[in-house]
Amino acid sequence: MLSIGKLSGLTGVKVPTIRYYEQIGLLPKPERNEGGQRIYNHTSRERLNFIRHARELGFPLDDIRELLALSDDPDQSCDAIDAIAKRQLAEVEHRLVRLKALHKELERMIVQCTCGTVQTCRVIQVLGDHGLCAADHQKIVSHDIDQ
Amino acid sequence: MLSIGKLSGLTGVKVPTIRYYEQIGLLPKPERNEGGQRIYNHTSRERLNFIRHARELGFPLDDIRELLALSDDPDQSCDAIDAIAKRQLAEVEHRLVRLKALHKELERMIVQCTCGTVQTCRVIQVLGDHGLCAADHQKIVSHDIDQ
DNA sequence: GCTACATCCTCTAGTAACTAGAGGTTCAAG
DNA sequence: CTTGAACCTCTAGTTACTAGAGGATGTAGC
Repeated sequence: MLSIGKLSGLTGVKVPTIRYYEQIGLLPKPERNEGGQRIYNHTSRERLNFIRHARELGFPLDDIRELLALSDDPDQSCDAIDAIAKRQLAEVEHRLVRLKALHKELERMIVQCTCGTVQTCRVIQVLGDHGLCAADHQKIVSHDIDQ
Repeated sequence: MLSIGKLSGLTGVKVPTIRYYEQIGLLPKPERNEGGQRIYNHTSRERLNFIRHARELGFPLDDIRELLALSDDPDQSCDAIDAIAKRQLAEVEHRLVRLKALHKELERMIVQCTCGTVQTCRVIQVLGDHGLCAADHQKIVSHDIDQ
């Protein structure tokens, strides 16, 4: 029998986030006490831990929703689960490649700057003229690198 | 003298995005023709190219706004510019570290799955019990890894 | 029993950087 | 002069939360 604050402390998920997960249907609506405050049990705690861990591994909430649904049916094949995990792995690998290219380019740009005036600043020059770049981030789109 | 569509084609920035940049004050309000449609010049094009390239390198719009302001003052020292670029580099490096840890953990989890039923699925087990993880992503918070 | 004060409640709005769509106007080619 | 592409404004949606207002409830000490 846990208050939302206790559950938060035990799982490391913030109180408003727990309420948010409930709101979007990721966590079932819990019991309430006479005063109308939420009370949780061990099952809620496990489910929330699962969600948190999956978030830590970068799974989007929609995938987590699906993973939770699949995990409720223990006799099914886990192919679908595997597919989601592999998709996430591919996504992470994709981001890694882009981020490495970015890193290289940023570093190159910064190293070349001799820190004089804005007029001769290599950073500004490179940002203004893509031709000064190494070619390897030509096709990066913002979606790949945000956050 | 470019229409918004032409400018979009030349810079690779989508039409609604150009309007959005204008709306948030990143691009100055352009001239209009008699019909009320935007017309751009070479300066707009350079500025938009700069923005695009900075976005490709992962700079947030607020930083780009600052970079643009700084680049308008060619005789100033470029220390401030350098600081922004280095901050961005640090950010990218930080994300790289997290993403690598994530990648390792995801891969480990997937490899261990023997693809039987949900009941024995390693993916579900690991997600449900953080103790089954290698320790190296313990303190990742979602902010580090989103997108 | 009473008083603080922490914790809880709901609701709305804000974040980043766009994207999508509705509903209407203007431009350019044939 | 028509037709269809391109343009216009405005609103709302995306992801995964976070912040804050304004008020109710729970709990510890006296």
